[in-house]
Amino acid sequence: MTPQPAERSGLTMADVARLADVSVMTVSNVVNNRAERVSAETRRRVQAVIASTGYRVNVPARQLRQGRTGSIVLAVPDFGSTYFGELGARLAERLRPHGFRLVMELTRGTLDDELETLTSPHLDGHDAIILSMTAGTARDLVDAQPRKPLVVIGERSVPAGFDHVAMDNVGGARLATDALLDVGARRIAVIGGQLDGDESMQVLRTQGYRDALAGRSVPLDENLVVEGGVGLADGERAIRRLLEAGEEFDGVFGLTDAAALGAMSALVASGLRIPHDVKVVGWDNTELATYAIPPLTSVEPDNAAIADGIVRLLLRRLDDADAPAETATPPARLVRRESTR
Amino acid sequence: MTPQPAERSGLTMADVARLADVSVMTVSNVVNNRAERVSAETRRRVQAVIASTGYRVNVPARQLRQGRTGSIVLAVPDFGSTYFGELGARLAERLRPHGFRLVMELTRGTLDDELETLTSPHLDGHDAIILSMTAGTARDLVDAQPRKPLVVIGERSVPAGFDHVAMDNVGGARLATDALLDVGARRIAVIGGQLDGDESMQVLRTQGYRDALAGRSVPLDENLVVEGGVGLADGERAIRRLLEAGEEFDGVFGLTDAAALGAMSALVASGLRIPHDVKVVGWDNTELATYAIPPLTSVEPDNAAIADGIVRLLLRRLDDADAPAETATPPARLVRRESTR
DNA sequence: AAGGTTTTCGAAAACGCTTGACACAATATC
DNA sequence: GATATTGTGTCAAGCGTTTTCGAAAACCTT
Repeated sequence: MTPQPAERSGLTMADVARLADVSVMTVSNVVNNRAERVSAETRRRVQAVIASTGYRVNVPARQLRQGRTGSIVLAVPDFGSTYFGELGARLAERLRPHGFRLVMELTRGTLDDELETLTSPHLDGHDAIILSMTAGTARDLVDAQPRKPLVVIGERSVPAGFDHVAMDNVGGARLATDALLDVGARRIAVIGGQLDGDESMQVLRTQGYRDALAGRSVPLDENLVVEGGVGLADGERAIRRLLEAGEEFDGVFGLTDAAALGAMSALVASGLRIPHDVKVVGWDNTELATYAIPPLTSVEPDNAAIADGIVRLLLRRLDDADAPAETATPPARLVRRESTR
Repeated sequence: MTPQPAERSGLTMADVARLADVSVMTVSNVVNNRAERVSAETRRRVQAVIASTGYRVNVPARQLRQGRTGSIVLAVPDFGSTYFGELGARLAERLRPHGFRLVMELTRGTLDDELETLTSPHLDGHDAIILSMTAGTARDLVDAQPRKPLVVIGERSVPAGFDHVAMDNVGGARLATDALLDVGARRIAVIGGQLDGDESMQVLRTQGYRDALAGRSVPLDENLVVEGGVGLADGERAIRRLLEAGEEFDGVFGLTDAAALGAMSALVASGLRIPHDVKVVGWDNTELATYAIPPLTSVEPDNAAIADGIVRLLLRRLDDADAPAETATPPARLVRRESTR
């Protein structure tokens, strides 16, 4: 059974119009549900032709004419991490009722790629951009002259004039560190930490960590701040290095859940018990934290509120391109689990 | 400091042409690097105008004219899972050298959404589609009359005439089950299993499980086949239910790593030791399996080969729309780790 | 039955770009 | 010195929609 004739594309509104014996405009009106512009009877006829031919409107043509697509792009540095995946799912769900589709695009986390993403003509194919900025700086953003509504997410400081949803990096890190201090940890390793540099996620969270230590007059040991990535492998490697170097520690603050889980893996492999010998805290409160062994205490950046904030700023900006820029920073919470008992 | 005048879009090739005192065509030729059509001197002048005005070509217009976009869409049922994220990253990396961008779109795993994705006019905005089919059936695919090159990935059987990259579901499940049998397990629970129904991932992997049992003359206990989802929460719930029901088992085969990790979480919470009391195997060999506690033995579906296969079929189809359809099924391997020691 | 209103439909002009064919120099060929 | 060959550049047409503006037909009013 051969399917349908399956005209390899090439079917245009004019074709449908001819077959239904109406004008092109009427087809357009049917396709776009302009109920008041076409009688029920005519609509039925046109729809029958559409169904039987399998006609589909040519999006680029429509877009060229009306300048909108109904799609919003989320540009992230990394597809593999659950964090962005979960964020994408949340955003898709929230944007759908407003008639927008969410698509994800990869920037690969390098400065060049992030900027290229931003200046890429390709983005004009979407109605708005949500950019997770991890490598770029404020200047880059200004230089890129975004053409479309843009909401920046992430940790870095963002120039005035751009909508921005930020995490409560300093506050969350203070919560995380305090949780470790509360259960008696005094020598706390930070996986992915960074003591100075510009306002990156790493620097800000490390700042919160220092604030918390200072609040209890616990001295800072820079050897416990392990610079580097914040993935699973990075967490595992960081702990191995610390142990090999003979560093003593009784707490671990992973700058992400992934880093914390990697750290836990290395700790257990070395015969250390969690939380008995070492307490651990992560960040992101991904689903994995709940089911880790033992369950991982984690900073909940309030991802739901972040998604809400992004959508709110986006819709506002789409509605009014000249609205004053706004920054939202939902406060972080801490979810305590076994790893800090 | 006000950034740039930041002409909110609205800048066209004609504007650039006027400013550079050349024709629109010359601007087009410069933008598209048609070196032989424009002298170095003229190109410089045009480029200067482009740089100073921040002109960017209008993608929809270009697309309308030439019918291509340079982007390929990966439609998946779920953004949150690491599996698709990792796949997306792999594909993006492989497609880039060929001049294609990869974007991910969400189908939400329901039949309607998958079909809607497939029939959505929106997809005509891409040069090709990679569809992960989890809910749809062969018929649906035929009915959808895809307009663009399409490669289907996933487990279900796919009608002849469609390019398809499948996982070695039966073979991999046999490997997984054999690994458990090898280390002495005899009563093996299957998380997410399904004894009958159409050729879904669940049914196929369960089939491999049965084959392996039969190969060693181990009787099948249907109570150990826990139907349901294959996420973290599902794995945890499945084990809790089995324990509450008083079922005895000494092995667990999670149909995904997530299910296996969730199962491990519940096992440990109930005081059972892995692998001492219960051995566990997962599927996907995600990075998480490596860093699980204990490290999780997992079926490696050869994700690299799968990504290679997808790209190969895609490029072939783009090159020749009439090439005969092909199915690729890279053989699965097993990666043994602590959870089955 | 004349005027007014609503309903239903269509013609023409964009939207911004690229394909193809074609001008016009300047150089090369015989 | 006439013809062919480049190298540069431009013109005109059209990709498939939708916007704008009107026209025709049908339905009311009084």
